[in-house]
Formats: sequence, C-alpha cells, structure tokens
Amino acid sequence: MGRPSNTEQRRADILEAMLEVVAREGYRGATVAAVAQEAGLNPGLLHYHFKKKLEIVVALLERLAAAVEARAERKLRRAGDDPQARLLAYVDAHVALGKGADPRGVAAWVAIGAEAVREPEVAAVFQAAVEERLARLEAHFAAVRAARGERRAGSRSDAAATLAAIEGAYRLSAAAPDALPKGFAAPALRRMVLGLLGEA
Amino acid sequence: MGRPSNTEQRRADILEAMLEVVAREGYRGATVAAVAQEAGLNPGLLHYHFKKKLEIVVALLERLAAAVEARAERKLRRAGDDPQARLLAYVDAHVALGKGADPRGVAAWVAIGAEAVREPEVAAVFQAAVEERLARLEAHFAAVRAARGERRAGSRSDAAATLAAIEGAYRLSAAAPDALPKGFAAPALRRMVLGLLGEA
Amino acid sequence: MGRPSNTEQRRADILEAMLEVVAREGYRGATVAAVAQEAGLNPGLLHYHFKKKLEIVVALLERLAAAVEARAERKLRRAGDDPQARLLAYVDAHVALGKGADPRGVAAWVAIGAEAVREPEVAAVFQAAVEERLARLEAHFAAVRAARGERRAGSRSDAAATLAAIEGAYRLSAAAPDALPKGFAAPALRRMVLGLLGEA
Amino acid sequence: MGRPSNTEQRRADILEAMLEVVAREGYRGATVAAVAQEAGLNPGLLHYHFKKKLEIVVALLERLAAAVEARAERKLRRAGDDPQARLLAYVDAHVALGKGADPRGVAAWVAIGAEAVREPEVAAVFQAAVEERLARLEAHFAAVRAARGERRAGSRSDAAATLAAIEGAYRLSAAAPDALPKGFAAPALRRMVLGLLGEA
DNA sequence: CATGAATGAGAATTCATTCAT
DNA sequence: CATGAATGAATTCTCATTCAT
Repeated sequence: MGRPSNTEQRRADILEAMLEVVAREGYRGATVAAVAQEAGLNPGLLHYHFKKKLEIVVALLERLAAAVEARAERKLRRAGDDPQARLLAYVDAHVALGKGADPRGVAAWVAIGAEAVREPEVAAVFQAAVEERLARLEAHFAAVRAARGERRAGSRSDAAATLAAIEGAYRLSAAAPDALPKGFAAPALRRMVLGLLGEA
Repeated sequence: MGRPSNTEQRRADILEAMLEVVAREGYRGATVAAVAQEAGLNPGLLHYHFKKKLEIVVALLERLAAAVEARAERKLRRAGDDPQARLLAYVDAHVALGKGADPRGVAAWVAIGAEAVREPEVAAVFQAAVEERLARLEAHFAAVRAARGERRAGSRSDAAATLAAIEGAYRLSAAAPDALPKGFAAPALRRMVLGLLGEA
Repeated sequence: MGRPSNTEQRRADILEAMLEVVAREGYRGATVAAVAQEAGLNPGLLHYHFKKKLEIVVALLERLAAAVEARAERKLRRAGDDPQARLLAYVDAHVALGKGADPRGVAAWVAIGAEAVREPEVAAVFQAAVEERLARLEAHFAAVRAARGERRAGSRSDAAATLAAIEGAYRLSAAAPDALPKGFAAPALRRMVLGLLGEA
Repeated sequence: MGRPSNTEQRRADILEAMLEVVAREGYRGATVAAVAQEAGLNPGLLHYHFKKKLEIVVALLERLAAAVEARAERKLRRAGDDPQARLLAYVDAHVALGKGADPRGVAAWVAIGAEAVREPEVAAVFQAAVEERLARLEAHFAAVRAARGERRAGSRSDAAATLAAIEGAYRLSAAAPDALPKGFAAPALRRMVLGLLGEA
C-alpha cells in the first residue's frame, strides 16, 4: 500500500546527471538547474533526494573513488602472486584506457577535486581516497622490495610519486587532451615505477 | 600635466592579490570583492584596470607559467652541457622546494587550471603552457637519447608522463599536503625520469 | 464494509502535532513536513484531512481558545455567587499555573496570533476570541459594579486592560521566560483588577 | 575625490521601509523584495548595506526599543520628583496615544517579537529590551515604596505585571484594534499600577 | 486512507559589472 | 584614477500543495 519508493534509482539518476554535467561543463557549470535538466527532473526534486547540492557532489566523488578501486581489485585478482606484477597491475588499473576506462569520471574527478580547497566535505573524501591509494601503493612497493630482500625505506615516497603521476595524467587528459600522445600513460607509468624500484 | 600613470603597478598589485586569494580560497573564493580587498583597492578599480575578471585570471596564469619557465632557464644555465643533467635540472626546477619554490603559485595554478574546462580563455593559456613544457621536455629526452646514439622514439610520451608527474605533484600537494612525505617529489621524479630512459 | 473512518482521530493528531511544533519552533518553523513528522504521518496525508495548512492553524487556534474558556467555565462553577470573586476567578483561569496550565498552548497562541496581521482567517478567529473574552470580562466588571450600586461606565475599558495584561503575560512568558519571577502573573493580576475597581 | 558615502541614509531608508512593510504585512510579508520595493531600491542593494535580512530586522527592533525608551526619558524629565508620578509617567510613555504615538512601531514590535522563538538574534534584542524595562519599572516601584517607608518586596513582580499589561496592549491593538475602546490603555494602566501599589 | 515522489512558485543571497560622483 | 553605490542575473534552497500508486 502506498507508493513504492524509487529513491535509490533517483539518487543514481541524479549522480549520473551530475557526472555528465561536471565532466562536460566543470564544477562551476554544474548548477542544480543544469543537473536537474540533464536528469530530466525538477530542480526541487534534487533537494528532496539530497539535502544539499554538496551532498550530491560528495556522493559522486565517493562513487568515483570506489569505482576505480573496484576496478583495481578486479585487475589484481587476475594478476597472480608476483609482487611486482601486482604493483604494475594496480597502477595500470588507474590509468589504462580500453574497457572500463571512464573519461567522464576522470574529468569529474579533476573538476570536483579542485573544490577541495573550499569545501571541507569534498576535501575529506578526496583526502580519504588519496590516503587509501597511497597506502595500497606503499604496500605494493614494500612487497616488491621485501621479495627482493631489500629494505623497504622510501616506499612511501615512491607511492606518493606514483600517485602524483596518476593524478597528473588525469589532470592533463582533462585539460589538454589534444597535446598528449594517445595512450601514453600506461606504458610510461610502468617504466616510471620500475625506475623508482631501481630497475631498468 | 596630470599625475603619472600607475597602471602597471596597479595591475601587478591586482595580480598579486588574485594569486594570494586564489591560493588561499580557491577559484570560487576569488571574487572580485575579495581580490579588491586583498589588494586594498576597491571593486570598481579592478574593472578599470582589467575589463573583466577573467582577464585577471588569464594574466595571472600567464605570469605563473612564465615564472616557472624562467626558473627553469636559470637552472639550465648552471647545468652544464650534459643532456641528462639538463633534463633532470629542468624537471627539478618544476618540483623542487627550497629557494624559488612558490607554494602559492602551485595552489593557484591548480585552482585556476580546473577552470580550463569552462573557460576557453583559460584553457588556451593552460594548453599553451602544457605545449611549451611538453616541447621542452621532449627536446631534453630526445637530446639524451641522441647523445647515447639511441632512437628518439617515445620521447613525446616520456615528456607527457613526466609532465603528468609534475602536475600531479602540484595537485596532491594542493589537495592533500598532509598525506605526503615532505620533499618527496624531486628525488622520486629523478628516478622516474631515469626509469623512462631505461636507466636504473 | 470498508475500514472505519479514523478521520476525527487523525485530525486531532494533526492538531496536537501542530501545537507541539508551533510551541517549540514558532509559526515559521511549523512547516507541513515538520508537523507531519511530529505526528508520525506524512505530508500528503495532512492535506487529505485538511485542505490547506491554514485550516490546521485555524482549527488549532479555535481549540486553544475553547480550551481556555472551558477552563474558565469550570473555575466559575466553583466560584460561588459573589461577582467580584467570579471576576477574579475568570481572570485567574487565564493566567494561573498549576493543574490545567498549558504552556504549549500559550506559546502557540502567541506565535499564531502574530499571523493575524497577514492571514484574515487567523485574524477572524483571534478577534472572535478577543471579543468573547472582552464581553465576558466586561460583564463580570459590570456585575461587580452593579452589586455595589455603582454605574457600569468604564467596564469595557477595564475589560480591555485586563485582557491586555493577560495577553501580555502570555507574550512575555513566551519571549523572555527567564526574566520573569515565577508565577508572578496570577497574584499581580488580582491586584491590578482590584485597582481597576478602585479597590485597594 | 571618490563618491561620497550615503550608507547611513540608505540604512535609515531601509529600516524605514522594513518598518512600514512589517507593520502592514507582518513578518512573513516582509520579504527582501517587498522591503526593497517599498524603499524604491534594488533588492541586491539591501544586501550591500546589510549583510543579511536578519540584520535589518534586528537593527529595526533596536531602533524601536530605543525610541520608546527615549520617549520615556523625555516624559520623565518633565515629571518632577514624586516617585509615584514618575512611575506613572514612565508607564504612560509606553502606552499613551497622542503626539509621539507610533502605531506602526507597535505593530512591527509585535510582529518581529514573535520571531524571537526562532531567531536567537531577535530573541537577544527582545530580551534585552524586556530586561531594561523590567529593571526601570522595578526601580520606580521600589522608589514609590521607599518614599512611603514600605518594604520593597514584590516590586519585581509588579514590574513584570505592568510590563505584561503594556505588551498586551500592544498586542491587542495590533491584532484586534476594532474591538478595543479608543485610548483605553493609558488611564486603565494607571489604575492597575495603583492597584499593584495597594492604592485605590 | 496512506505513502512518498513531483511540482512550481518564491525566498534569500551572491557577485560580476556598470556608473555617478 | 579612485570611490563606492547600484544593477540585475544567477544560484541554492524551501515549502505548500498535488498526484500517481
């Protein structure tokens, strides 16, 4: 009895529309009205399903971060046991094109990430994602070194530099896609990581 | 004769104020009123010296890009003739801390860069800077390979990956400074570049 | 035969919720959504039982006015025949604390009363209540004077002043309860009424 | 040089418009747009001179409270030394009609006062006014008793009851002016006060 | 009767830009 | 050049009310 709830679907619709608009128009272009229009919904309805606009943005950011990590998880499951192969697979999952690549997600991630300066709630999500990725990368670097019988010192810095290269690839591909060789990131990142490991 | 024009000084004051405010509050926080207050001027005067706000932003972005290239030039002049040393010096000039480092510039660069999606004028400046840096990096990579008697193929991708790592270091240091080891970028980038060159 | 109507109960529930919310949050805080939540119902249902929000407000105001008059009736029935005792009992019924006192009703009465300026339907109920109380007070004053063999002139003004003191006690207790001595109103009003009657 | 400031005048204009609109339409009718229109100004300009709407409301409330006290001061200066005469003059200043009476001020005071439940800033101003008036009334009552050689006990409650009668007179005259005898308040209040003093 | 989503008309506020002085 | 008020177009958010299920 009573009307069945469609909240979950609607929230997903709204996130999808926010993703599309942010990717296309940037954060400033992603007004409530624009998102509503993109979703084919009434602007007021967005505030029925999300208390405020920032909640939509934060939810989207969380979704994007989770999607990338899930993709990495999948790649890792097929990566075998070799620590170095696993490290490279993890990195590859974050930058590779091809199936599962998500240019809109990258653009939105970059656009919303810039709001972290102003919006503590965005900063919190962004930093949590950074922390998680850093921790995983560090563990992968450390595992490689452990397998080689080396000291693990420097794994944190290596993780940070690797994550920087990943984020930078996002940024460049969002801001100046035409200047970049197609698909440069994945193979180059692989060699950079090997460089960090002192491997030619 | 009337009072001497102070336009150039005023324009510089305004750029400086825009830099400060953007670095501190992000692009969205950099309202004309906030910039005017920071500069100790008043809003109307900003529009006397710049036709519109975007002009200030673009001028600042150009100034920031030029400053980094100038810094790289200085470092290169002291770097000697070895192509690899010159490549590393160029990269180092973009990420090293210490004298000449400009955290506000980095923060503003990141914040304004996100506007490139929305503002073609910003995108143009940003892309021009990317192109210039890519071209220089590519030339440096090619020079190293030439000196070794290797083929230059891949230098463009190496340049793109290196620039990505630089931009990513900016981005992370702006968005999640506490998560990163202090001064990780310069030494790690050096090893990454060597990795790209197939050097351990 | 369908389920038995619970309309009367529901309407009472809604009035009760409106009372609670208005008393706690003021008229502006008494949104349909807030009242619905307080009642454990949902917004749509409120509009099933009342055509519009103002109807709820008006019904509540009527209920509050009636409750106070009923309380006065009870007090009067126990007050005996002496006109002065009856006048004082009537006044006392409106301001005394203790059993039957209704601080929420007072707060709601004050909050809704301010809407009389804007809403003719509220004004009508409010004015009707004022008229009724004035008439009763006037009659009581006149009865006292008649029993003394005095002329009844001035009873209307005395009634108005007495009602003003009652309403003002409501208002102050709603707006600045901490500034007031506890229970000041009933004994002071008694002396004020006696003052109006020229009695020390 | 530069444009001369007219802020003080504009702020006064805006307060005047707010007073007019609140008195006429109640608090809910006093939207920024309505006030701006009343003042013949652009809505945005109101936010140039006042940071937010509530600031206008609070400033108006302060102005109204100060005006009444100033009026009382003037009356007191002409009231001589007799404590009882001074007490009655103080009360009279708050309710009398005639020159200096301010029906719009009364209406606005009542309308805005109801917002004290929801707006702490309004509550603060309202309560401060209540405290001040209570303190003055209490001092006047105490002075009368002291002059008679009586104990001062009860002066606080007498003050509260008197202030209640004053506020209630405002309230009734705002909400049901037609039901009230013209000019009932001042003479009736005088007798009420005498009643509180145990005087016939 | 009941549920809860959907609508649409405002509301306050912000801000780049213009303009009178 | 400088000042600061004025303009007007957005923008986010609220809320009574309607409506499909």
